[in-house]
Amino acid sequence: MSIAEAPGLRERKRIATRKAIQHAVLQLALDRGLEHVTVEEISRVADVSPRTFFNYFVSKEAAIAGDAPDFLDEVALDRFVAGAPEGNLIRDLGSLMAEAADHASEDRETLIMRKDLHNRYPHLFALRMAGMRNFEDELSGVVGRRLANDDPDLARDPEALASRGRLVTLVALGALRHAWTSWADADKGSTVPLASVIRDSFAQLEGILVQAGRV
Amino acid sequence: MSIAEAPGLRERKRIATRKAIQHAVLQLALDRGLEHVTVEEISRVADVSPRTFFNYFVSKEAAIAGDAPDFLDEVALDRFVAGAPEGNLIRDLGSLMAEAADHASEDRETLIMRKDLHNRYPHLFALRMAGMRNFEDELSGVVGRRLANDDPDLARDPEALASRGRLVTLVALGALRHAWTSWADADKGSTVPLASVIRDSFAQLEGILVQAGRV
DNA sequence: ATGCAACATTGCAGGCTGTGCAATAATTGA
DNA sequence: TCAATTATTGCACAGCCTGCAATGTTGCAT
Repeated sequence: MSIAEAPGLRERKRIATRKAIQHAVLQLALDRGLEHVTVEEISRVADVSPRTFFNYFVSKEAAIAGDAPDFLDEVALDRFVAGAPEGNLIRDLGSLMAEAADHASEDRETLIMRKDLHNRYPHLFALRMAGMRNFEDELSGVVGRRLANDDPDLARDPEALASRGRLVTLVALGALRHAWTSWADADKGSTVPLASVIRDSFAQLEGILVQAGRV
Repeated sequence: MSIAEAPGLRERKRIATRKAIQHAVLQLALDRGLEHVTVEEISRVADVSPRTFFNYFVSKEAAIAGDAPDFLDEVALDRFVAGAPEGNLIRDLGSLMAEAADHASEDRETLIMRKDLHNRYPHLFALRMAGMRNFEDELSGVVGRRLANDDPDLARDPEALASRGRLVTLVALGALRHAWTSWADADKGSTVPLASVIRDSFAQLEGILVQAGRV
């Protein structure tokens, strides 16, 4: 990951094509409904051949769903593993996710179109979550490292460590989903950034036990 | 929901056909890999026409993924809402899920075949999660009721209540996923029931949240 | 039992999806 | 400028999935 080299013409074109396709499919799906849009039309609008469409995306829905988040740079991860910024696992995870959301460099227009479509076609949302398996696995590892750092006892049992890392990760993704839908359900005019909604969801998660059951 | 009437011939046949299709697709997919199985073959093995296959399932993968869990009867839900069995939100949720898993009346053979396929084709697992939207919404409502019961203050703000209900639900589904994969990853010979793995995951989750809330 | 209404199954036609392959075109780096 | 690499495209084709109309089956009231 680290620093992005200045990409050559080839790479720039690739990115442009990718964006053109995504933009086309979002536009068309919003206009006339996902089920009435064919790959042929999308390709026409995006100015590529239908065959090329499939070189970029395996399906219509994949083009809409959006790419899985790029992972953060090592520095941010190392900070998290070491117990920053607050020393509280859940809140720190929230911060990490919020940062990741900020780094997703997509223009606001695209984001909003996707948001609408996710509202209209819930299965797209599910698809996106499904596409995060990689992210999920990487995150599990990172969380595991953090847990080992927090609790040397746990570090001595690699299996328990992995299992717990995975549990924390899956739970965190639940909170992330909550944030996503909260953000998506907000009024159209709302300008609250996704990152802060994420932080909020994680903060609430932390408080769940306090209010609900004093055991 | 309540008590199941004795189903008539029509209904019994329907169920039989459904099972036949599911069994056929599982068998074939295990044998030669999901991508080398066609609907035509499945139908031949299940002894229905290809058209009938699509009357039962919208796709090959849907037939494999398995149905969303039926919801529990009102009695069990009311008990949960009232604060049973332990008065601890997370653990009680775990019990609820464990019960639901027990009630899923599928023969062990089917369960194991699915387990293997979920291991081999992770996107099937994702598909299953995606198919749980209904369950998700219902559960959110139930959790909301429980929360209102636990915390009258919260009950006075319906929006906050709904949001929190959804958060708890999504997080719980994360724990459920954890349980599922733990169970699926276990040795083939293992006979630990899914229900107890579920309870275990939720207990761990509680530990995590408690720790987070302490700081 | 009979007949009718409701529902299930099937075949068929047809559009759309998604992939392998081989030809062509564009970009890169020496 | 030239050769290697990589991207785009057209074509052919298997398979997915749906609508529709015909044909069986089951349920139910008489």
